Amino acid sequence: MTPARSRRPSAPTRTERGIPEATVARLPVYLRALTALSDGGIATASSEDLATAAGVNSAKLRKDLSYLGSYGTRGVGYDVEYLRYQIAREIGVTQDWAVVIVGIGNLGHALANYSGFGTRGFRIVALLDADPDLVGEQIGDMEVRDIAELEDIVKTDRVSIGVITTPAGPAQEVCDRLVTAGVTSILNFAPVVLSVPAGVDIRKVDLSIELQILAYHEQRKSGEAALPPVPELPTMNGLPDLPSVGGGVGA
Amino acid sequence: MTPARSRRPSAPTRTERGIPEATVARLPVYLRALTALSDGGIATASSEDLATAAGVNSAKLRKDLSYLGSYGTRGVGYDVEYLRYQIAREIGVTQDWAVVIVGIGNLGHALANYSGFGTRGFRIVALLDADPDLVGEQIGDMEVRDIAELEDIVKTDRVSIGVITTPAGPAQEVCDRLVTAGVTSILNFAPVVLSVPAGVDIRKVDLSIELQILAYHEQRKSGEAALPPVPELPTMNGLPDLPSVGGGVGA
DNA sequence: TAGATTGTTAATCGATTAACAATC
DNA sequence: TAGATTGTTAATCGATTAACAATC
Repeated sequence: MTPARSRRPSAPTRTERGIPEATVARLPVYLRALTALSDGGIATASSEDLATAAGVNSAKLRKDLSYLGSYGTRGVGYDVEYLRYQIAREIGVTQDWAVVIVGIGNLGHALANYSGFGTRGFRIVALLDADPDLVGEQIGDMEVRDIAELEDIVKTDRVSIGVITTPAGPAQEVCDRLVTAGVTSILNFAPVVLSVPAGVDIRKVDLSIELQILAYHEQRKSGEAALPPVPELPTMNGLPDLPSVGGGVGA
Repeated sequence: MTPARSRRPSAPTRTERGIPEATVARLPVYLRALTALSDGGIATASSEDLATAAGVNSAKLRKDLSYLGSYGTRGVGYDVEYLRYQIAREIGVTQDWAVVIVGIGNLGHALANYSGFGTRGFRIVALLDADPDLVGEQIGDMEVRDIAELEDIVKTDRVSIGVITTPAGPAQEVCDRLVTAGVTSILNFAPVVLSVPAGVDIRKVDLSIELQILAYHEQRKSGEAALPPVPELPTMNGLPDLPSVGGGVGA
């Protein structure tokens, strides 16, 4: 143990004026909770009230809000409207982001119809598909357009967010085209790992992965006693050249 | 600093034979990558190969797999089929889980049609809706049934997973009914925080939250220079009794 | 003033990562 | 054997939480 061990004291974790990722992911939840309180006619709320509405504990909520500034009043709480605006501004939904949806199958259809598209803050500027039978179809007040128009639309409408609801196959190509055209954020519903250059953000929504995570825990509830601890060898069709197995399942 | 400070040495983090949550969330990704490799006729893969296919780094992948046991061969790699089976078994998708979908709007429709429902491992046993106009409608090989049948179906078919695709309003009530009937895992697409008793797992998929997280980062890319650092007072309609403001946005 | 509640500190916990000994 | 690659250790990093001084 060296005497003056320079253990950098609680590094800032986030870049200047940046906010920890875990906090960023919760800000939209707080925003929604505040909107609900506001709609309910509530003008002031304590961190405890807000935390309950958002489904987190109050210590976490106060810590999260502290990254934005000091928007509360000791002994009183937070002004709902004021805090709501501050969070909306911090997230960036006081402006409107142009969005395209690529792949108008069942899911693309559903998203296109999604009224309000979350809250405000986003504007769907085009629905694109490669299928000529779909092109021209009317969905709400929009018409499905040919994917050939992708580049034009992204450039003309300054689209920054692309939503991919194609099958797995074409997803990477669609992604590449979006990025090349200038899109810098992607929300991917296709069941594939997409690669994007640095500077492009990507988030993934995956039904089957969510279900599998639930299944894991489910198995550990009901199953516990019913399941065999571990089969030495799986009984699957054809398991060519097992790597000398060894059976045991670790400690 | 007390001399013999008992700093519990690297606590096991997980309950006996449990696996860290972050790892559990990645197992389905590995499973999909292995399936893709397998379909591509690849029999053996190194942690590096697998990590690339799954979009993580190889150290993390090896650490994750080490929680399951020792299924690789030093100097060689992993047998794709063997590892795939072991992960599938660990997750619990070698058996079939009965699922109900409640709320057959656009999104419920899309999920009902979702071919294969992920991979295998899940079986949709019913589509439920409260709207009499929807009840009886045929979707694929299933018919929409009345939500009044919820309790019967959950009990009869031993449903353990419920998918909620209703609007926000009825979501908590639907959730309560599912849980009371015996469902112990919920996948929630409704934009509300649901409360469930201990022992019930809940996961949430939320389009508008995902978009807002992207917007936050988007704002920090293009915006940096264009956006004012911070307005002292927001210009929103009616900001009743601001809590003595103070303006400053923290350090 | 007394009571309430924020904003912050510090301890702890959990996740990631690099490095390398073990071993095929 | 020499080369390759796993499984594991230990360091670091990031997130959570409880507690409480500051202060309205």
